[in-house]
Amino acid sequence: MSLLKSCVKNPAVGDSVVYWMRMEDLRVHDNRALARASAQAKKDNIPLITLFVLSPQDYIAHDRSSRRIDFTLRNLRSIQSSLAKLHIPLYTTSLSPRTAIPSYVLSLLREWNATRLFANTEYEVDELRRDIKVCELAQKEGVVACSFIHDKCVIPPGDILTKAEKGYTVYSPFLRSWIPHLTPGDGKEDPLACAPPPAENPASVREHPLYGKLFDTPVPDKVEGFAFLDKDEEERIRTCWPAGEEAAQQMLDRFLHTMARSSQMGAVDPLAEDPTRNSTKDTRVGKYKDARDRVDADTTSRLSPYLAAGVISARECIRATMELSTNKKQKIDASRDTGVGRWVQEIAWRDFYTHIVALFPRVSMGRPFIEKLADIKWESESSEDHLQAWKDGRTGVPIVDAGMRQARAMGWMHNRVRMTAAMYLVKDLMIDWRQGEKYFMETLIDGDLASNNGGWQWSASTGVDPAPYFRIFNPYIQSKKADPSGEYIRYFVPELREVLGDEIHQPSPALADRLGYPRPLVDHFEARERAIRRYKNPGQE
DNA sequence: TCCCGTTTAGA
DNA sequence: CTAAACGGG
Repeated sequence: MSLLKSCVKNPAVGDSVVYWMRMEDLRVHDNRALARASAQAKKDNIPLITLFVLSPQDYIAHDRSSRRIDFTLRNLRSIQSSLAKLHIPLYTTSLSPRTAIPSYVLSLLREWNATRLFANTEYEVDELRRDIKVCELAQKEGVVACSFIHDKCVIPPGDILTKAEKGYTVYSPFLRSWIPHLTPGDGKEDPLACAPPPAENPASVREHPLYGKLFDTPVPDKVEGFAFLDKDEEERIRTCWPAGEEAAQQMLDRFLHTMARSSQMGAVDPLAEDPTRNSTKDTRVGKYKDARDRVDADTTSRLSPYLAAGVISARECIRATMELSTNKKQKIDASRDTGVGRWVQEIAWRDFYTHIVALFPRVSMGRPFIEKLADIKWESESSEDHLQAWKDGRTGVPIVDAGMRQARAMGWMHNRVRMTAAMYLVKDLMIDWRQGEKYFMETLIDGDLASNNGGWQWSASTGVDPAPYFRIFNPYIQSKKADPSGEYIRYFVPELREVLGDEIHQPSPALADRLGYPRPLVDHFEARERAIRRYKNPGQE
């Protein structure tokens, strides 16, 4: 798979090498394009310059959340200071319209007299088009060589194909093929190898007439149109999700080496705890197999925001996991149904969905993977009200409402609740899954096109390897399994704080009325029948 | 990465 | 009586 090729061979050595950082690779450690750019700069004995171009128009077009934009800026600040220690400037600027970006980047390269550009590939359609344009322009000028490098996935799109050389569209054979790729073949490079850290620029670059002033450009405080609602929201989100590679490493460490707290309380400050180290299998990852579906305890990795923004690499996650096996005889087996196995398989899901977007781009252009399901009849009557109620967490189904309120409060949801809330929107309320996909992107801090689209198309039964249309979640059963203590619901739905016991999962209308909690928008069993009927005959009532 | 009604096995 | 097993959606 090489949509993007190096466009100019062996350009003359210029005065600098440029690494162009994007929203999905916000790190210094284990960053392939950065490492390659640095190696080239070292070889040519010229300085390395790094660049980030904010693109508000893209953020609007892609439904980026203010949380994600703020997270990007905070991480950029952290990166700027890490790079400054190596005398490497990070020049951050903002540009619209987005169509102007390719020529603008070329003009910067000209200004900096750079003849080589390195970047990690983004697989979304608009981003690929942008990069192709950059290549075309570079080719026309004939002085700049562009290198776009696979870095997002553990195993790059195109490397995992069926015998017929097609992309896998079912997860389990994909996984079977993915796992062996983790171990290096004979004489081959280790796919999990850590990219070398960038080398220092000579300190003199700070005095350079062109590059010196780049150190003085601060990362902007905000992007127009992506402000937090208020100070309170800003502080809450920033406490939940501290920026920087160190925070990401700590989050991984917390998951692999520390014990889970049994309570949801304090969950909005994940790093605040005393990390109780444990040498046994009582770690979060060790208990992941059984505990992962519990939402009333802090049992998951919570790495999704860091992975989505590339603050930590997926490779690093796998590497650190493999190192858990102290005796080399007992290697980590990623295919096992164990805590560690399931965790590695979650990273494989991330690769899977990214490969799908790269190989079948139409899924991300508003099309269902299963085309005949494009004709499903969605509710139009009262759907505006229902959609708003779903977003606000007042559907009258406690587990769904708790999840939706968690999304608003933290910019993050437990995956089990994502599936439950998504399935409820699509199958119970019968609202177009693209509406839900959009809202998740607008609200969550970990919004990633591939994973989000993959998850929604799974719930809507329209995707690759989807939930069969008749396998509709019963939200009340999901609630009892995921939140047996009821603590999660009580935490995020204060109206129900006094309700103890199983009634919290499905309060009677009388109790709901008394507590000022909404009654269910629809009857689950009727809605279920309706969904099955419509899915059976797409295009009909 | 299921739900549900029904049947069947076993205490 | 309860839990597992089963088949259809």
